[in-house]
Amino acid sequence: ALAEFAQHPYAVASLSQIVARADIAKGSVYQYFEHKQDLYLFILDYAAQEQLALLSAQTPPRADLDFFALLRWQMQASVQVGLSAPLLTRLMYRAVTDELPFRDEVLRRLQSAGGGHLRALLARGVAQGQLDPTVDLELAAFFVERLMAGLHELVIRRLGVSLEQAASDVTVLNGPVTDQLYDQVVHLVQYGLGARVSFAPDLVEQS
Amino acid sequence: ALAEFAQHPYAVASLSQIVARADIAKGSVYQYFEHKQDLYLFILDYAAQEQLALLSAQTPPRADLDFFALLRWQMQASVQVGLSAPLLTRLMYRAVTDELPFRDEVLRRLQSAGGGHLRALLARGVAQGQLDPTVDLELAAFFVERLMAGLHELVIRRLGVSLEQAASDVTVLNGPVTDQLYDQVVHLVQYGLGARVSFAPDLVEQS
Amino acid sequence: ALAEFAQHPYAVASLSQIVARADIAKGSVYQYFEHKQDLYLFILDYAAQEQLALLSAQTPPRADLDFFALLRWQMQASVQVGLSAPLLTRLMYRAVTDELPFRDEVLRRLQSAGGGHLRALLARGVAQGQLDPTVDLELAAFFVERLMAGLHELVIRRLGVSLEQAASDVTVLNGPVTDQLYDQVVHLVQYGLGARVSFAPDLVEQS
Amino acid sequence: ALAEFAQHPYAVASLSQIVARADIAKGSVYQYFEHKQDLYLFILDYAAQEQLALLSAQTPPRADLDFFALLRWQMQASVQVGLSAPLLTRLMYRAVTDELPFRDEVLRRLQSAGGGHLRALLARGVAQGQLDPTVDLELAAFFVERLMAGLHELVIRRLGVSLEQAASDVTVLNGPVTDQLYDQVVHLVQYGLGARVSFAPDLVEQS
DNA sequence: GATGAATGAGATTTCATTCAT
DNA sequence: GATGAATGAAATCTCATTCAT
Repeated sequence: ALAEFAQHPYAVASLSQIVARADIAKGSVYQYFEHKQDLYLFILDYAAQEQLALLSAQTPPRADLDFFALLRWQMQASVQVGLSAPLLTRLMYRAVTDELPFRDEVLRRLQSAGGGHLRALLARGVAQGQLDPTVDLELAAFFVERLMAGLHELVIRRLGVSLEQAASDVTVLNGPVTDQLYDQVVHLVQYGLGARVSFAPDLVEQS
Repeated sequence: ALAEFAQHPYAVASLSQIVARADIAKGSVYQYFEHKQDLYLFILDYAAQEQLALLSAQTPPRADLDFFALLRWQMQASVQVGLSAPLLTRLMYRAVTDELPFRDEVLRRLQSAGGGHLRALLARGVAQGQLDPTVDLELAAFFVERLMAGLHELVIRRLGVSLEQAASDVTVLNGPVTDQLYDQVVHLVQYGLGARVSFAPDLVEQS
Repeated sequence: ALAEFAQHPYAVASLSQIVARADIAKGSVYQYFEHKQDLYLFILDYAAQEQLALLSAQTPPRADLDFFALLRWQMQASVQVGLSAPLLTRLMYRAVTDELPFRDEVLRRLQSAGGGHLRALLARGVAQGQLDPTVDLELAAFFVERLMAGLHELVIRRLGVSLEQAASDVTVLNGPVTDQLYDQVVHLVQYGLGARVSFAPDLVEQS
Repeated sequence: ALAEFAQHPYAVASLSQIVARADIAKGSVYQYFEHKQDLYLFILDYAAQEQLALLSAQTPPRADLDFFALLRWQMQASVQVGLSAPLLTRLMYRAVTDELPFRDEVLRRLQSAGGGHLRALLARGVAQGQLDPTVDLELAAFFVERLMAGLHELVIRRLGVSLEQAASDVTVLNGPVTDQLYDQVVHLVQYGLGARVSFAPDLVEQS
């Protein structure tokens, strides 16, 4: 069911396919779930929980990392999780983007988890003086979240491997290529694209 | 067909719905298109072309804008187009994110358009000394593109209007709220999130 | 569809059976009807109309019959119709007795036809002095209606034929056996079961 | 099971519903009954027996009632039982009217009970000179049985109460309204609908 | 003896596609 | 060229019945 719901939009995901893959009788599903929707919500809860467990399993190397080091670590962790459990990730992604006939119920179940975490991290970064205090936190959170969501695509593109290869052998994710990528992204987030003042000091004054 | 394919994933979009809305016979569709996929690809081409036309119609105020001013203008233009032609935008978005049985064909048709434009813009920015020359261009393009892709969502959230309201009256998009938002985004892209301690240490104290 | 809906309660009647008997594709039904219910209501309308046509086709021998002669003729006609078109009759019977998920809709469609006819007949009988004026008309109508509804069962029991035999050859319905039966029923309706006063005159006074 | 089989035609009645209402395991049913039909027949026997017990429990006020007084008392008793044990009544009614895949078996079990009782009553009435001796007994039984079968419907319609109200408080069934109704029915059975011109010609003039 | 998970046939309904008119 | 009825595969869901525990 996880695979089916991860690979297809809810309306297209097929119970017939699910039972065929699982090699069980169709009726068996209805011993445990009232409808397709019921099964979907169960799988969604399971996926959310599992994803959280995977993320929790990855503990940061040290507790006293500053914001950008933590962000870098988190990027690497989320890429790792996203690629090692691609079905989970795909399902969670679908849950918030696909059009569901019971979208409200889904959002209610998901909002408890996730979301606020990133905002808190950013707030702490500001408090500790590592982040520009004039920056809009909502905007920053939106921005960083978007960035991380698409990161694994960039990773496999850079590594030149397929999504399946990465999933089957997660070790390919650790190496100089990804290290450099994470460094670059963190740098971008920290300093932006703008040329340093030493190159064109007067431009900064103008803005 | 545009509406149907924009509102639903390909597999969910219904030819029956399309002919019902268009008030034509089902058979008529098959006079011009071999199958559903054929119709979809036609609509996709049309949408891409239309979107490009809309974007091209918006000419920058002045030709000599620097990178960040141009970026800012482009943000505003793409939000405007994205919200004034939501079906086009939605369709294009689906085309790259939804899983299609003929994804390769879709990507082949889309990559010719779009994509390269942003890279060129960035390259010019580097050449003119406004961008950090050490930055990885592919990464930067990914970065900026991600940011702009979701921008219209942020805009309507900030304005507190519905997508339909924004679509029906595009003038609500121009005002101090969006101006400030665009400024903030440009600032983010230019300077990043990092505190500029070495340049303006007292800023941190003020917060 | 008529046969299926006549032979089984609505919930048991099977569209699959209907298309199998009719040797058409399942989808074809849905070109003309939205749901099973839609098809059912169509068939019901058809049956009501057809039944009315059959009854109308049978014209009373003379126009100036008195109430009981008219009743007798009507009995014979309704038995004839009931047995020559058993599917129609069975369907109409089910429509008012079976438990339907859309009973209100059914009743609304049926109440226009039938019903008041019998009451009018009785009222005229009273006016013409053939009926006991002290009798409760609602009760009498209820009574006569019930009686006639079950009459065809009595007829085939008396004739010793099966329902199918009677349906295939309606001529068996006309003969001395049925003639006598109708006479007896009319007599019963007219004079009741009570012994005539000449046999036990004081009993009548007591009542 | 009684409730389910009373409320739905055999084919619609659901074992799943029965075990759900009874809060027992589905398998348990099959420890005692071979199949659905087996359970149904058991319930039918139980209902017939129970109904008989209820009717027997109601003893006539005096032993020496004449036919019509006895009929009147029996009407009242059967309406009382029919409304106080509606499930039983409904089930018995279904058993003879619904089309069952094992109708023969059902009829065999039911004809032993009931049926003959009414015939005996009528025969005694003839012997005691209260009934017209020329009347056909089978026809008369059919006639009276038809009348009584639907009587409770007429009662609740006249009283203007719902079936549930009547079932929960049987005392509403005793009063002037029902008394009058029963009188009228007995009158109908005794004298028929015909005007008694020869016996009381002025009655007709009065109307 | 009680349980309830497993079963698969069969129910209604939707869909893209065909093709005679 | 336009039409829309016909098609049958495939969808979700219900059901009586079996049987290992």
